[in-house]
Amino acid sequence: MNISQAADHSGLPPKTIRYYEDIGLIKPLRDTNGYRAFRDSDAHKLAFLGRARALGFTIEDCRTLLDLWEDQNRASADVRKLAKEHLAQIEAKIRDLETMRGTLSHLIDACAGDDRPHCPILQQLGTT
Amino acid sequence: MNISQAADHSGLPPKTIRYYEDIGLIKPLRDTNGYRAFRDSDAHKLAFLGRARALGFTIEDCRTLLDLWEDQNRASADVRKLAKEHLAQIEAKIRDLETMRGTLSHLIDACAGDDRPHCPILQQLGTT
DNA sequence: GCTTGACCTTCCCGTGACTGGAACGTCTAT
DNA sequence: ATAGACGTTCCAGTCACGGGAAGGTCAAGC
Repeated sequence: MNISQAADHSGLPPKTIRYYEDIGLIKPLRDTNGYRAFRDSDAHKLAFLGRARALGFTIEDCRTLLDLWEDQNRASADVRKLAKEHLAQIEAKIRDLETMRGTLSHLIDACAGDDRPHCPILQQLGTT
Repeated sequence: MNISQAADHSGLPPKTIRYYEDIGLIKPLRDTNGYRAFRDSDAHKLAFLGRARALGFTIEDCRTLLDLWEDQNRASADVRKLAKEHLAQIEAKIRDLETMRGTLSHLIDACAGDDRPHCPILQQLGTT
């Protein structure tokens, strides 16, 4: 399987796949012409990585998850712990964004948005 | 006012302040010894920038906002438009994160988290 | 056999918004 | 005089890629 087929199969761009090889997440074989030769197992790993990334796991988390995935003797507690920590970070991020949303939407509501210069948004930002 | 005083006044680290000068957001004067000399107006700008950044505006948005802040003839519509676009991005980000949170928390609930290898989280990530 | 165009390769630079650290100059108090 | 707390510049690293250049390879059609 060439890189474009691995890309189609996994949904990841070729650039990303090369990057994942660079950082050692996958180790595809090489044909005599120098082209990468992806096995089914490589393609599966790429798809796994794509889904883990879509859930917001960092690359380093993905590396750990991949190791756990391949370890038949893993404890599910290790996976769950990683996922819980990640979930906590997501929730913290959501809270941050919701705070911003609250402040911003208040300010937007208070702003006339016409051709006059008076603006509660700038006023708030400039309040010493 | 030296940089550490400007930092105390604005809540921004000295490194960040130097960076803001680098990219032309502020233009403090210089003493004969080469030290930056911050006027009150510089400190006000820094505080403005700190608050705008805390609301998640990008640096380029901040540059625009700063220009509008200083423009006595601005139209509040311009500010409001920028803020609304930013709010839309925040809301999109929140939706993304909430989707992740939903999937993740389901998987975490389904995972026993004990010393056995069976794990719905890895199962889901590996589902072809 | 030759060309065309679609692949593939490596390599380097840029992104955003800083942060860390090195190497060095300056000021203030003792 | 010296200590140490400031200040300065410059360079490199972060994170997870994406863009693009320069060049090699392959398959199809003429």
